[in-house]
Amino acid sequence: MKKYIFHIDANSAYLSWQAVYDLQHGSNIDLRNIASAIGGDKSKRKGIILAKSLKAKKAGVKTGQPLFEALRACPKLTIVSPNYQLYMACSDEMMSIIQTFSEKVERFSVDECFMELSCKDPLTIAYQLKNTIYKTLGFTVNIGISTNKLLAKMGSELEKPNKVHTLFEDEIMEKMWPLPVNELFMVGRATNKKLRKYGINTIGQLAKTDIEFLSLMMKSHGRLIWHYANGLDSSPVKKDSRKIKGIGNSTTTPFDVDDIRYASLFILSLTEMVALRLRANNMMCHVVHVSYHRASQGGGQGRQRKLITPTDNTNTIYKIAMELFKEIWDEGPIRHFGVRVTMLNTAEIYQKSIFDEKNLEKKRRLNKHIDLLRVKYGSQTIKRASFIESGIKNINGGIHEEYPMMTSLL
DNA sequence: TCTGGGGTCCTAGGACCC
DNA sequence: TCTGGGGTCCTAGGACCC
Repeated sequence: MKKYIFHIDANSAYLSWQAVYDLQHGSNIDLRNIASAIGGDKSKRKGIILAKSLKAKKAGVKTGQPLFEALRACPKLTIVSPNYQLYMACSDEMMSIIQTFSEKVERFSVDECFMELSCKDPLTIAYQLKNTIYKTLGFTVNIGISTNKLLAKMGSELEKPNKVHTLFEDEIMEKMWPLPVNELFMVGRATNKKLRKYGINTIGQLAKTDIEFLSLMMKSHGRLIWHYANGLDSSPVKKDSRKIKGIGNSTTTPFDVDDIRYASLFILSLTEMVALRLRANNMMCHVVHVSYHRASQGGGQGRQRKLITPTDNTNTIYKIAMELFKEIWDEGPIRHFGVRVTMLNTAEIYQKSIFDEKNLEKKRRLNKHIDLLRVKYGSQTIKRASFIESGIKNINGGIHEEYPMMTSLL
């Protein structure tokens, strides 16, 4: 029996999952059969498209597009706000089905995973898996089959939806090389631009380019994409999902911020979320980062600081974040804030500060209690006085306010 | 082009140590 | 004192992914 790698990818994941959920809860409209999209927030005019139906795609709706632009392209577009809790649950269900086929499964993102399996007939297995997911959960997937992760992933993206593709070494020339170079994994906007400048327009042309030339142009990244273009990849399917390296939240502000009081409130609200997630993961951080972006014309700065003693305390992180922010802010108008912590360790083995030990433990317990109340009764339960009547959410970042804060999501 | 937000990895340069 | 060189740590910023 030979060893094969499968890449499984849910088709328009958010939209399919929402459609299935709606049907199961009495809706007589299948979002997949109309011009529809997932994205934006409650007000419907803000935010971007996260997923779209085929009909919406045909009308010119694109992923990543601002909502107003999508509505201009397709005025009849039905827009549904994202429900991340639901998507997490669907992702878990999909994973558990895949795990009945093989023990070696690596979750790559919310809607994608790799599976390693030794078998005689990988195509039959793939169809079985695809059908089982459809019968059990009601949505379709694409599956790519090959001998390494890169080819499996490229394979699953060949033709959508609801398809199984093989992409073995002897099929690379025919199936992968004619594709535009930007469709290669790890060739994004910047790399695409560079390659096109040198007349490298297809994956095949990239594969035939001298690796030393690419290396000169893009260092290790050049070597990487040359290997990928030639179908070469030896990274293993990692059963245990990788450890979290950092936790961050950021937000675009609804108005230009040029007042330190507002800036500090945004930074505090982001810190609340970051610190909450940090504690929910039972971790401590060694580094705090802060960043901001300009209102227009890009521009922006960041600064980080390494701590002598790790922390999971909201106030400590906030204090450092503010120090850093004051160091880099030139008092110009800001439209985007970010707070991030990295160099994480588990909280159990953190090195206790020599000083102030009792106080630290007391603060940690207080933080934990506040977390519990907020998870149980909602983020509004406990609010710092400074937020009252400020018009700024007391906790800010990614996860929607109207959904309970679930540790599984964090 | 940026629209949004949450991530990871890489590189270059400076500080510091031996 | 800046002559030599190697190594590590830290920070800022860019590029990529979903």
